[in-house]
Amino acid sequence: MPSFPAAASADLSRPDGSPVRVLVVDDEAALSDLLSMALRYEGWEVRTAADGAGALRAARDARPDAVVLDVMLPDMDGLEVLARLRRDAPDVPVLFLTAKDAVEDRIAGLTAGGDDYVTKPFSLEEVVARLRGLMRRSGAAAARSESMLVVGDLVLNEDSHEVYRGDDSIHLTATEFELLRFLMRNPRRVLSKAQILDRVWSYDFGGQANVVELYISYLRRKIDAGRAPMIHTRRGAGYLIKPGETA
Amino acid sequence: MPSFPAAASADLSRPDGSPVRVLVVDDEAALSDLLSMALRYEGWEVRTAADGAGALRAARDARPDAVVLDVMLPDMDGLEVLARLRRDAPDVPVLFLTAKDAVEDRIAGLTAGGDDYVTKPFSLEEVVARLRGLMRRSGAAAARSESMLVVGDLVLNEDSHEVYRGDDSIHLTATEFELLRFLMRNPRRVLSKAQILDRVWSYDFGGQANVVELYISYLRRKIDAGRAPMIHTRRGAGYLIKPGETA
DNA sequence: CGGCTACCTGTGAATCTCCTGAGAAACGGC
DNA sequence: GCCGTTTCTCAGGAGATTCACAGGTAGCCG
Repeated sequence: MPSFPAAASADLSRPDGSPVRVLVVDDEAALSDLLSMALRYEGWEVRTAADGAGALRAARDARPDAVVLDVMLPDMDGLEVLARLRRDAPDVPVLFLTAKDAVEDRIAGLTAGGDDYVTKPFSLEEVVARLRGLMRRSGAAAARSESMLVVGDLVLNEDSHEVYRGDDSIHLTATEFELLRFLMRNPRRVLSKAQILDRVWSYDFGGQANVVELYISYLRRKIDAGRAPMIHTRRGAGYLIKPGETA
Repeated sequence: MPSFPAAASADLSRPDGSPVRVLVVDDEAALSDLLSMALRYEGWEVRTAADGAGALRAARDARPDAVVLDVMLPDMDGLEVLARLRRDAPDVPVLFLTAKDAVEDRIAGLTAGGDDYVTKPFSLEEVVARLRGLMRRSGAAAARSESMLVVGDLVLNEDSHEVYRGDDSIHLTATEFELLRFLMRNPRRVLSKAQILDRVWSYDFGGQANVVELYISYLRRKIDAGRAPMIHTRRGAGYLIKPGETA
């Protein structure tokens, strides 16, 4: 497992400067570990629980700033955990993890309060991005800072999913968007293909590693076409994005 | 996939700047929780009660700016709660929750005083909209909040339910209207089908997620027909509304 | 300069998402 | 109760997206 760069962009941190605390609730140890690792690399403090009861206990003790919650737990239904969680901590944002096929019926109501969810198998980038979004917005009535990533004249808006290079609007597919977001969250930093694969693709992706090359190629065609290139290859190491050297 | 809409733009808040306080009275915990979440998400401060006695107590303590009141409570009739509520707080607007088949005439009496009601199962958008309307009219909250939503040349009037694109009046069905309202309350933000389903459709809707696609299709036919499209699809992510890129 | 390796990218197929017409069912006004 | 309207299911089809494969290209080393 490659080591991750810490998040670069405007860091969420609590008013008193202490680190953000996240509670991860999942009974599958492998997933729980994977998530913990990824969230710790974001600089967040992670605590885990394996069932609903443990989650409620942990929530009470640790007073997390956000919760990642698997809707399928051995002892409790997701809705129930949510309801009881809300009794103690009405404002904690919750990110649900759910199986792909469960989406249609069980999600109903879960996201109604501004919470969010991702379906398994998810990509770590997605989880992190969603968590950031949730926390940003739960920062009660905090000025609606638009979640924009900016590198040189390249601008990515996470809310509207719009991307601009200079004045030109650029259409990206879902995967391209996530890849670019990952690059832009780590500007001027070399990211290996393995890292990219780990973060941007779902954890169960079993394909060829050269999808990354392929998508880098797609991105270049769209954002670097005819302009000063911002996506650079470090042969044998990986890729990085940085503003063009142009004036 | 989705990141969440923040509360709508024109924010209701009390003259002194403190958050709006809403009291939710319902004996069904699930509903009460769902409502609390949705209302908190609007930036309001929510307090709950499970019966008439509790409601009166809470009303006295918390002096809410609005009350959401289930007409069927274990200990008291809705009429009675209302009457006694009014003794303490003659001007608090009340939104009644009532079963579909409940006698219309009694409700009619209840709402004669400027209150309003919604029938179960309701959609969260509807409850929120009604509450906003009540508070706006009661004048308790700041009056500056418009009942109009404007995105580009598209105008939606929440009071009259009129919709105009430019000079053309557009007739929408109830569901179309709520969907458009939700989109317009979150302009330039990608809303996932799940989010839309959660907010616009009733909490007990168990159908196919592609109703959303269907209604988006209807809306486009009515508001985008022949014009610069304002409703956009973000494949794999959701939909968003934004003004056309007018020259 | 030759060869090795890493990277780039055209092609095409499988898959997935979304759009929309048709019609059934539920609703509402009279 | 009847009829127009609205809501929703279903299914086909168009088109976008993802990805494997493979041949081409460029850096790097001796």
